[in-house]
Amino acid sequence: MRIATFNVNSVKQRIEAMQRWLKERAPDIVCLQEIKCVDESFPRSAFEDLGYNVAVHGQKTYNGVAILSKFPLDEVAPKLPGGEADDHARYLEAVISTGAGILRVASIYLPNGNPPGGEKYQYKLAWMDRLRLHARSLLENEEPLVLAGDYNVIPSPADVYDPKAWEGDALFLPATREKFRALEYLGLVDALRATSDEAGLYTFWDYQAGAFQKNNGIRIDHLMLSPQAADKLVGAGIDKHMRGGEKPSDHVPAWIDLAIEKR
DNA sequence: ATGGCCAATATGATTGGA
Repeated sequence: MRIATFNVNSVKQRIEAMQRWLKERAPDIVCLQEIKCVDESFPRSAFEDLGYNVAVHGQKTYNGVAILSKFPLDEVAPKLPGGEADDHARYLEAVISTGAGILRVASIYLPNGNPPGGEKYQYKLAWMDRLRLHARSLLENEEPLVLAGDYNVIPSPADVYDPKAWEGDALFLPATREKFRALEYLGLVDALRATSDEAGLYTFWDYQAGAFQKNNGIRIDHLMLSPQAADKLVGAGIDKHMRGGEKPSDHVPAWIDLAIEKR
């Protein structure tokens, strides 16, 4: 069972690149972020033709998340609880029947939060608090749970090419990293770091300034696992080559393999 | 040495991203 996350930076601009990648990496479940379109204009058939079921929580111009799954999508629920005034499409959760029990998956697009010190950063921190409360509640189910997406958080100095360059940025501020650790304290496991101590594992390179050519990257896309999912973790990876391909997103896919029998 | 981009929008400039 392979589960991936990919911030596509406009799904319509990424159809060809995604189709190539889906055939090559063959994930069973994919969490997408920044689809940048409303539900009605999501290119469903491009993915249905490859055997995926599609769930979309879209928004015009900005944000927007989706889940693709080769297995049936049940109990699809948009929005993170506790944000009555929050009209951004940044969260979509689904229960997936695998044949070997259920798996709960959420596609997460955590706010960027820049510039710090203003209401955008407050929104980010509040969103992280809401995510922690919801995750705590989901963890009570004691089931395989994967919270995958663009967290807009650089967890540690090992996850950025030059920590100095990101000092003071909303993605790397101590308060941001503290709230990310609070997710880990609940029992959620950062799948990439559970399988590798390697430095230089990045999921994002800016379009500007030749960042990819210089490998000036950051690791901000994460798959966070409940203990029941982490127990089944057998592999994880980042598809860095996607950043060098035709019409790339500024993010690349990250994925995990879980030892869950497919039926 | 410095700086360099991309996507969406009734668009030819602005906003947001990270």
